[in-house]
Amino acid sequence: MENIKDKKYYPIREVAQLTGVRESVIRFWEQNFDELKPIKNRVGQRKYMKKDIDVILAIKKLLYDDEYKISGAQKRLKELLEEAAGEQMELFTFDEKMKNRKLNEIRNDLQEALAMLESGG
Amino acid sequence: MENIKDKKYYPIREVAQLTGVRESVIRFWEQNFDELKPIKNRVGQRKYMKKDIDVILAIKKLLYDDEYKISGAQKRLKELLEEAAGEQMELFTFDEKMKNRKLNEIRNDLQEALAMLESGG
DNA sequence: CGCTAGCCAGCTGCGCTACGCCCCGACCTA
DNA sequence: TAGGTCGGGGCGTAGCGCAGCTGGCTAGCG
Repeated sequence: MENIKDKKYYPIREVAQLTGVRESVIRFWEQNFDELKPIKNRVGQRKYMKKDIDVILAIKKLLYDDEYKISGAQKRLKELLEEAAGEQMELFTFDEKMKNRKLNEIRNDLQEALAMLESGG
Repeated sequence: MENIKDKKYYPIREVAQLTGVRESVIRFWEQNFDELKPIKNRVGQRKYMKKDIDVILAIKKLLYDDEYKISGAQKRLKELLEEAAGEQMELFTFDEKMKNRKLNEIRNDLQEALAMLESGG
């Protein structure tokens, strides 16, 4: 079970440390970037997965390195994600795509349930 | 003599109309972008050439379409101009490059002198 | 008189921060 | 087991500071 790590959920404080972005900024970005939607546990606390952290790092680059405005970064991020998704999908046959989709759905459900258990109650 | 048009100098009011950018904004950008340096006539009035207008349009795109911040647009513009210059230069042999450089210097001198005459007095 | 210059105080809203409140778990007391 | 209370993490949001103009001034020139 290699990807057990992928299932770990990080609280906002850890994400802030890992990414070097303040908690308040992470919360602010969440209001502005559809792509940044961590799940929340029973009491409303944010729980981040690896993919969320990647999104934060991508936004950080666009805003602080490339120096886009928020609105510009939104557009660019969407482009980048579409490109990445396109490349991903080209690697699969149709059947594999379907299988992959199902697996992802199930995994997401499990991960959400897990997060509730781990950090919610 | 086709490129006689290239020698025409535009006053700021015309540039504002042509580009759809307010005069005050053009003057403001001039303080922030090294690449936007129109020559000035004897009494200090700005005189724009085609290349200046291209720069303004490039800045406009970066700021209003791509939605960079000023600082980001500065960096991006420099990159774009270097790329363009690089591509240009690759078309020439060494000797041609030298000749081209000389010609450019001479042309610039002539254009400046001309602008003084035409619009300065 | 119209066009433009430079200067600069003022305005708007973007991007972030600081703060007050809430929830929860740990520990005590009975 | 219930009840009290203390501290720490996290929440949302009002407010702050500055980027990016705007517009009004005075002055020079033809």
